[in-house]
Amino acid sequence: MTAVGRRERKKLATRAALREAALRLALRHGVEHVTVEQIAAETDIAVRTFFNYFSSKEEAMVAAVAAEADALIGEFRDRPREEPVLHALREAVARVIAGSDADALRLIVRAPSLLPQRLAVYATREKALAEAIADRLGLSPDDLYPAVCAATALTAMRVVLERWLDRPADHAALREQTEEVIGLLAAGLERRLP
Amino acid sequence: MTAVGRRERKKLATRAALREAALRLALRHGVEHVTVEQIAAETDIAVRTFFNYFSSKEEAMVAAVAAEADALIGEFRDRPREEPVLHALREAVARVIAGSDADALRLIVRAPSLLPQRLAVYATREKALAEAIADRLGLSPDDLYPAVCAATALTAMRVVLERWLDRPADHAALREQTEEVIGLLAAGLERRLP
DNA sequence: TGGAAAATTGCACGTCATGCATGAATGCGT
DNA sequence: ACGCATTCATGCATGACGTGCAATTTTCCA
Repeated sequence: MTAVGRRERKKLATRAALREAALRLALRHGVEHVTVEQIAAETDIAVRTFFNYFSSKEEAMVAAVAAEADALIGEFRDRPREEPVLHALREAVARVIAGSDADALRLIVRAPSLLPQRLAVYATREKALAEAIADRLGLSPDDLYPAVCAATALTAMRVVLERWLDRPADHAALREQTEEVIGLLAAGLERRLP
Repeated sequence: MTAVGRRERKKLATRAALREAALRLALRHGVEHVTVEQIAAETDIAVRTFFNYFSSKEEAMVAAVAAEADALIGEFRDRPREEPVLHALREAVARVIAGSDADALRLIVRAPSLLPQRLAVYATREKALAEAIADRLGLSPDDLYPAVCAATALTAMRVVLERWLDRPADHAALREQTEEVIGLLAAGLERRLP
C-alpha cells in the first residue's frame, strides 16, 4: 500500500514524537501552560520545524483524537458489507475505544482551549466517513444520506464520549452508552409530549 | 425582560459595531487579511478594547452565527408544546433562516480559518438547546435523549446549510432540504444494502 | 558517487492576546 | 445636583504565535 522509505518513516516518527511530547507536557503542566518552545525542546527539534509538522500547538494536541477518528473510519470500512450502517459503526466505535487512552482523551476533551480544534478534526473526518458510508450502500458521496449519517453519527459519538468522560465509569459502561445512542439514531429522534 | 440602561445599550451597540465591521472588512479584503487593528480602527475604538468584547478575531467574525443559533433556540422555545420536537425544530430553523443574510453566512462558512470557532459556537449552544428540549418533554437535562437530539439536530442543520451554500439555490430549496433532513432524523438513520 | 529533491534550521517580522495601571464615564443613593 | 462606587476604555509592555525566506544539511536515486 503506502510504500515508505526511511524518509517517510522518520517523518512519521517525528510527528508522533511531537504529538506525544505535547500530550506529556500537557499532562504535566496543564494544557494552557504548554508552549511550542517547550514541545520542540522536549523533542529536540527546532521550533521552526515544529510548524512544518503542525500548524498550531492545538493541532498537535488533538492529533491523538485525529488518529482515533481515522482508526474509526478504517474499522468501519473493514466491517462486512452486509451489516447495516449503524451496526457497523457501533462495532467500529467499540473496537477503537477499547484501545484508547482514557486519561489522554479526558485531558483533551476537558480543555476548553482545544474545543475548536477538536471539533474541526471531527468535521474534517465527516467527508471521509460519508464516502465510506456511500461506498457501503452503493450511493454517491454527494447524496444527502451519507453526509447526514456521517455527521450526526460522529456527533452522537462525541456526545457519548464527553458524557462518559465526565462521570467516573468503566469501558463496559461506555460500550453500553454507545449502543444506547446508536439505538436512538436507528429508531428515529422524533418525540412528543406523552 | 432584560431591563437595560444606557450602559448596557452602549455595550451592545459597540459589540454589534465590531461584529459588523469585522464582517464588512472580511467581505472587502477577505477573511484572512483582516487584522484586529483594522477592525478596531473601522469602529474607532482602541485595539485593547476590542479584546474586552471578543477574545479573538475569529470570535467576532462568527458572532453572526452565534446570534442565529441563539435565535434558533428562542424560536424553538416559542413553538407550541404539543408539537413533536423535530417538527418544532424544523419550523424554528425555517423562521431563522428566512431572516438570515446568505452572503455573510457564505463568507463565514467558506472560510477554513473560521471553521473551528464556528463549530465551537454550535457546540456551546448544544447545552441550551438540550435544556429547551428537556423542558418541552418534561425530561431532565441530564437525560441522554435531549443531549443527543440537540447535538445531532444542530449538526444536521449545519450539514444542510453547508451543502446549500455550496450550490446556487434559493431559500425555497433550503427549506425543502431542511425538511428532508429532519425527515431522515425522524425516520431513523439505519440502512443496509438492498 | 554526484546531483536533485526534500527536510531542518535560524532569522526577521507582523500579529495576536493578556496583565496591569490609569483615567474617564456611568449609575445610584442621598 | 453631588459625590462615591462601579464599570469601562485605553495605552503600554510583554510573551507567544505563525509564516516567509534563504542557507544548510540530509536523503534519495540514477
